[in-house]
Amino acid sequence: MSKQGFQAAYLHCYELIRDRILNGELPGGMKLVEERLAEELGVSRTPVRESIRKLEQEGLIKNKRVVNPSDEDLRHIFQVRMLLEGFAARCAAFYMDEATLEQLQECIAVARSGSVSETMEANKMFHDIIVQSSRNPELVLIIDRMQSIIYLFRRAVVHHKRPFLIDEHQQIVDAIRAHDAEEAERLMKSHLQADLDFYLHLSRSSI
Amino acid sequence: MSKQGFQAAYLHCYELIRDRILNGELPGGMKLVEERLAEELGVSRTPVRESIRKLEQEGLIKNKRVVNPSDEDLRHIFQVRMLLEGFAARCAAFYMDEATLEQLQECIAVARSGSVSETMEANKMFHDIIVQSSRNPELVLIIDRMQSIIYLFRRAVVHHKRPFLIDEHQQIVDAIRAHDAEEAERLMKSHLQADLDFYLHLSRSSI
DNA sequence: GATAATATTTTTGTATACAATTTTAAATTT
DNA sequence: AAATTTAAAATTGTATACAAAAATATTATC
Repeated sequence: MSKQGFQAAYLHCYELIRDRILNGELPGGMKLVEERLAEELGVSRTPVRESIRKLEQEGLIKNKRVVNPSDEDLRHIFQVRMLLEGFAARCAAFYMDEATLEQLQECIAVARSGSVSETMEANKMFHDIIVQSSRNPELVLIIDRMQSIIYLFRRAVVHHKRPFLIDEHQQIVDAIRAHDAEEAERLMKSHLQADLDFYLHLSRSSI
Repeated sequence: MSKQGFQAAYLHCYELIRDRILNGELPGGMKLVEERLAEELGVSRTPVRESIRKLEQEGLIKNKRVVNPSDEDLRHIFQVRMLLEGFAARCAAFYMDEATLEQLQECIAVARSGSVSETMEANKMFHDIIVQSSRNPELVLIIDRMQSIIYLFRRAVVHHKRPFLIDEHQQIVDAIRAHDAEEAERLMKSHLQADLDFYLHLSRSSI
């Protein structure tokens, strides 16, 4: 995980700019000027430019401005996410081995007892493990690409602990353990739907 | 000097390189050297470089080489495609108006009577229309990104004139017209599965 | 003759300069 | 004052130069 020595500037810039967008330093709607960013990061325009193009492909930047996703955008993303993660949960019910099931159970345990950031990390890992168990790299990649926008939205909304979230995770694990593919998919979809509804409710009431 | 008027060079290059990959001029596995391409296209490395990055994001190039997707890759892409286009077909059964239905019917008519390239175009449009009718731009975008690799594949299939392909399109239209969402989704999935199987069969027997 | 070490070439990554374009501000007209 | 034109500035797109890395060929060693 720790990079050994050299990293290409354009990769480094990409990460830095992405992080600044995700943590709100570069807020939604802000115009990104190549030269200004280059100066701030201490490099020339060239690597900055490549980073911006990459972030554009990822959907975090749209014609040189930081996106701020609308409720509608989020609904669309979640519709896709429900399809894909639902399918992943179904696969998990077929394929998953005991060791991985234990990992899921551990995520739940950490999420129940940990700090806010530990809980967030554990919940993210819960979903990652299930997505991975689709054993479909294409599907993993697509969900990965949607993650940053979802994260962006989460941050925009004030972070509250949604009730029942972890209980729903437990139900999903139970269905997977029982090899009930149909139920695992159903539970995953309604879990994500509940997540979406919660965010949308928050974002509406906080305006 | 090289001012082509209306279109930016990097977009033009992107299209040219993409086309050369799709029509086999740049075959799978070939190393793409920025300078050589630049000279061939009569521009500097800069726009070529950006094009290559974009094509890398799209999955047509992987570390400077033209991909040739393995059977496994195609299976994964089609698994996602079946999920998303299946869902789109389901939506179509709910939303689609008479005029759009006629467009689908027209695609089938053209595909039945047209030349090879007309048939290809018509079949692509058939799928595009159904994907559009999901009314989910995120879903449309994801399928669009997979399109190049799918196109590469479709060319092989239609060139060999897969039997029943157009009949299956007709069945899908019928289900949509009857507002039978369940059936439309099922038919779309099995249509895509048949496409995949046909191609995999071809690729195996031609080795 | 095979292998390791070293030089050479090729190719990529980055900086910089300049041209083309877009955006913004100013001036002019109504 | 509002709208339209024109000038200025800012920003992006492209070409080019050069440095870093990777790939290839060459020499030396066993």
